Amino acid sequence: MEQRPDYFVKSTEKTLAVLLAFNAGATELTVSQVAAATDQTRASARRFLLTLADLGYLEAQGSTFRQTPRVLDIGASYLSGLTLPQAATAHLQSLAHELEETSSLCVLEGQDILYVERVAAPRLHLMNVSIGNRLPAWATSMGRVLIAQLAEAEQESFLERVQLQRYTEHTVADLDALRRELDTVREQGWSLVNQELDEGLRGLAVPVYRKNQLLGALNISVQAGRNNPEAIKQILLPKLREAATAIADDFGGRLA
Amino acid sequence: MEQRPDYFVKSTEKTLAVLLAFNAGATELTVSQVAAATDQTRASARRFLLTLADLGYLEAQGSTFRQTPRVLDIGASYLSGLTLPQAATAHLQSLAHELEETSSLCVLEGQDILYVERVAAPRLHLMNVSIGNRLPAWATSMGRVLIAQLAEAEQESFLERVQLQRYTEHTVADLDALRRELDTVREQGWSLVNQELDEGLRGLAVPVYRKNQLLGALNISVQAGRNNPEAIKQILLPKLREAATAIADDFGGRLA
DNA sequence: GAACAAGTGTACGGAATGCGCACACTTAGG
DNA sequence: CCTAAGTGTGCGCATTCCGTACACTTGTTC
Repeated sequence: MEQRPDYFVKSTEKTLAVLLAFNAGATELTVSQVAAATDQTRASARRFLLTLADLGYLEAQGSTFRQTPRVLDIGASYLSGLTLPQAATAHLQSLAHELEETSSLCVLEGQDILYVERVAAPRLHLMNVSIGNRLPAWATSMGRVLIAQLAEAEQESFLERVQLQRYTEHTVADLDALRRELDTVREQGWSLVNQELDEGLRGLAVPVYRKNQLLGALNISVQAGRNNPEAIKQILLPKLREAATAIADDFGGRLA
Repeated sequence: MEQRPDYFVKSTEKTLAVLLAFNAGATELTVSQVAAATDQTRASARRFLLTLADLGYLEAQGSTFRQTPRVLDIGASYLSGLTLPQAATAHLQSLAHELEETSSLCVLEGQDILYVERVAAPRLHLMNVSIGNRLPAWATSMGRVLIAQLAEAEQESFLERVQLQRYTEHTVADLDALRRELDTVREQGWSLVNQELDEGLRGLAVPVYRKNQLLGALNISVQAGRNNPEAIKQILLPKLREAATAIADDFGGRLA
């Protein structure tokens, strides 16, 4: 039996569980669905749902609940504080505009990469991710950059828990091959992932460093049809590195 | 004494209050600061902070706490569900790229407009707002469009509570003048706000309608130096209206 | 249309959870 | 050295939240 510290407020955990229940697919949920998803009794789930509705984070629509825009308030300060995404926005914009490709900034959160800022190129994009979304780190260029920079013990612990999966025929879904790839990434300081998560999409990523601290990873995502890997390295990599340095400098400056 | 319904879970309210405390300026807060901001005892605030840290939404840094990227999870489903921002993204991109100006989508939340999607033009922008941010509705083009479309009783209730304030010398900080302006906005179906919130910035907004339902407001923000009001109306307004219709259609289609 | 299943809202007694006082300790400043 | 303002921790008690139980609505099956 897992033991919680004695300061632990269980209602907090349940509150968050209820809010997160809306992340799994459906945007509208009934009391029973939430109860099942969060492993509570119906009566309990109902209390939290009604409370959150009273507070304005959910709205009741007949017998279903949905999130209101107010839920964005909760994360707003992370995005608009003097933090990383703020420092990165302008540089992502330049990249996206100059290269006409989508550019993103991610951090590592558990086994996933988490998008904290993203500027999309004005063409239809295959992957429709937005800020706050997650993707499995091991299968993405940004993820590999971030994992490769972890301390050995942490990287090992990551790899022990990783759930490999074959998304496309290009996916490197073998643990040993992934280890070798990570070694390469660490040595060369960048990662190119070729259609491993989504057919037709290549991603190039570099780490964003400030002094010795790893802040996140910067990425450009291009359609496979239009660019061959060699051209990507030649043209995009220098731009990406330049932007990464600029972001780190901006971020550092804001701390002062 | 305000009376809560008997289903009300107080810990939920406190949990959210603690998370929102980080929205007010500082990104790092101590136990005492949070206690003061949320009107709790220190012991209580500490319980919630430690619990949220255990759950991974905050991280302790010495004796201060800060938000982790994980807080973005809470609102992620609102942004990436089959909802309005999703439908709008592609259209905002086209607008921003074609016109080389920043384009945004907002909804009304209480007295504020809340940014739910935004595509920035690749030039430095005066206002650095990001998704989830709020601005006072009455002083913005999007806000005025949204207020103008409210039912009479709601609009009246809004205006009763509004706190006017002079931001620049152009600000219309007079209630009667604002009322007249809202009437004009409702009749003409768009709003042009000229440097009322920020010197040097003009905003043009139109409502996004789906059948008879008001979904939000769409905006283009331009630098005052580069565009005169007449040119904005002639060139930008048609594009904006077109995009608004397209977004509404897209949004409707997704509901089916 | 009776019988049933699966959803909904509501009530209430009692356990246990979270409350906040109180104390001990650290740091900084006069 | 003493105060002031912060920090962490323990603990008894009141409150809060739990979950069972029941009544009701809805839609399906036979």
